[in-house]
Amino acid sequence: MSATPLIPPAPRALGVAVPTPLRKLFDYRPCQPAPAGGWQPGLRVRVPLGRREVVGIVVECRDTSELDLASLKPVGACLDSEPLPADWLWLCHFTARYYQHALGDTLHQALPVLLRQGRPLEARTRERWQLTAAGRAADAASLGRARRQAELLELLRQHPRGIIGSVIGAQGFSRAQLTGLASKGLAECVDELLTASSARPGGGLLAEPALTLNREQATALAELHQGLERYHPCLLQGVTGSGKTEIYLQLIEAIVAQGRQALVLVPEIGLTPQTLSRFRRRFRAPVVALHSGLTDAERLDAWEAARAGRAPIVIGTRSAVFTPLARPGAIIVDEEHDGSFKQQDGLRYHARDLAIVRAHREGIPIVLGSATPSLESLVQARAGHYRHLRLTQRASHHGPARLELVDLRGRPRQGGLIPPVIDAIRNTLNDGGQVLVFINRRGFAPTLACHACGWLAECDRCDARMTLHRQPPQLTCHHCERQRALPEACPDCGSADLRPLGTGTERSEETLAALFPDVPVHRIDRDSTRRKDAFEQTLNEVRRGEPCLLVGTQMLAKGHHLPHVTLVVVVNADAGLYASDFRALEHSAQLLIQVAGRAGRAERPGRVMVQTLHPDDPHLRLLADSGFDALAKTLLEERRLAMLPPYRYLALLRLESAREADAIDLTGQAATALRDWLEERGLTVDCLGPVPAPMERRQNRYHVQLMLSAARRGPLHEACAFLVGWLERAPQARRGRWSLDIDPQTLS
DNA sequence: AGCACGCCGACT
DNA sequence: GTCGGCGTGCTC
Repeated sequence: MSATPLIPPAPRALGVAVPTPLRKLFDYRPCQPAPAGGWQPGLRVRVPLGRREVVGIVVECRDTSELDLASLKPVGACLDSEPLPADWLWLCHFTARYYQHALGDTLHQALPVLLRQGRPLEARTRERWQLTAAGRAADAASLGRARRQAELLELLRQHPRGIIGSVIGAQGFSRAQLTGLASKGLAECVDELLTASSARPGGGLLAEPALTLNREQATALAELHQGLERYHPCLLQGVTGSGKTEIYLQLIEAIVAQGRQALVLVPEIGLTPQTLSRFRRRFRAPVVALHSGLTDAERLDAWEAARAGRAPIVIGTRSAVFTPLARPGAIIVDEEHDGSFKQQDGLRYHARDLAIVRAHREGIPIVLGSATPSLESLVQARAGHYRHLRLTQRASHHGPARLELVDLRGRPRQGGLIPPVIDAIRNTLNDGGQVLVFINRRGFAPTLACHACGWLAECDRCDARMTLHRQPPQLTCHHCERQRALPEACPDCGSADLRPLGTGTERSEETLAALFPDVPVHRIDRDSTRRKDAFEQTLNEVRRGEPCLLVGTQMLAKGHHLPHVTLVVVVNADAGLYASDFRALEHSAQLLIQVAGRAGRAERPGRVMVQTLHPDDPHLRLLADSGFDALAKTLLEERRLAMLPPYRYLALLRLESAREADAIDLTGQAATALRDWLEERGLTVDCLGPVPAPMERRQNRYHVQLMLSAARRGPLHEACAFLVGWLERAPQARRGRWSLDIDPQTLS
């Protein structure tokens, strides 16, 4: 037996990443026989762990171990004939290191469920039976007494492209009859790939012609074409309706024409049937979508097709950033500012940031698209690290609708709306237009109040008010989902004078239905769209164009094309103005612009009325008068002065415990240990805390945090590594739950 | 995270 | 007398 030089010599120990939160590898003894290509990082193995058996991934092949080699447990079995892709492994390693997360858990999460469970990685196929040349020439009579075989021959003759095995069975034919024909050389079986197997019939790549680009679009696309073969990060900033998607489509066309693959990341709410159908209409090549509705098997198929290079176009939400590509060609992140790209629990990664890292590693272009880019991306563009491409013209003739600030002070309100706004709604409906009323609070009213004593309905498990709902009538805490019956009288003073306080979507819907009884009112929020397809049905009705009113939360603001809406009303713009979170202004400006973008996309110009108690607020004025870019410039300056991102880097340690004192004590001890260590090492990292989290009590658990900030990533990273090590070793830390959030999106 | 072991309360 | 509560400890 001679070893070929390509196969590495058998290692004596394998460092395996196992699915636990422990930040270390577990060593195992390689099993016999070794996999065909030898032991390599990236092979999945089944290994014993404690009393159970888990699927781990080989990370290191070594001849030594810190443990006694003889005492190592042996690998149960190797599950792969070839290792998982090297680029994928690299991205997972990077993610685990950057976000200070256990490698085993990171690898586990980046893998489709069935691969985690040990399912083999191979394309699923099904049998398709067809006639051979001899079969096509054969005469049924030649089969003599085999009457069923003769009938089967005729059936197959009617289907020149073959029939799926299971369909043949359903027609009442047996396996023996099929193999009978096969053994006579008349029929044959071909294995057909189940997913992303073939392009739609017809010549060429495109199923429908590309749109003509305007000058700006053509310039932007030409810029993109400059860097198809290398890392080439671009921020594509285009107002709503300026045709960003068309640029994506034509970039993808160029990539796919080269035989490479494109990965498109979209926000959670952005992967709608329309988005998908637009991509699918354009290309003959398969478009593989990774959405929440897929079964585990479908998800595995999509992953495999992408890895094998059979899926030229892959489109998905946050987690799709981990989809391996055999021939990566480009990454597109649509609505790059959207908060849903950041995972908010467990492994708290940011898909947009990982996409950048990945594009850099794989040497491919990446496009970050948005009408309202994140300040992070704007700063990168300003610094020249990203190419800044702009689209300022809309396809329709009129420019984007301006925001009209409407003073709420001292005016009577009906369902949250003041008379001039109600008049504008009436006029719009009379003109045959549709009206969108945007309220960022679902339910009937934000809370219930006693007019006699001032009592407010509060959740007994959270530091929060309970929201009043009418359908069904009850109080609900939106933070812990606790529900309570409506009280008959005030629990404090016994008064029966309980009234809803404020306005939510249900209340607005009710008021508008009463004000405009002849016009349909559609409410769109998480409660009204819980039923499957209800959302799409409503939207389809709205797209028919009859005058109607739409009342909804931000579900309405994102991604949906509503061409007949000519008036947008924002019931209250103030939530973001004075919030404690330093990103609140940025986010509410992005949301306002996005909502405004729903107005007047078709032939008619749009109008956007923004109700506010602070019509003179300088930020709001700036946004209304000069637009998002001007506000972003101001916000950036403020962030620089306040030493906040994107000019500083943050990490947030969150701790929670059933007792407030435990949480504060533990955080205090961690902070002290960290400060001592920082001083010893001479590192400049600011450490703020322990501080109670905004809304300290949630589900009867107390949340306390420690905020780290630094001018450079390196020291911050080191400080985080120290904290994690300290917490893992500290016996006190075991009673509270803790998590570390690198580049936190919100401080709550 | 799982999954054991281990030592104290209300039930057939 | 047991079933079961979750504190503590370990997983190559």
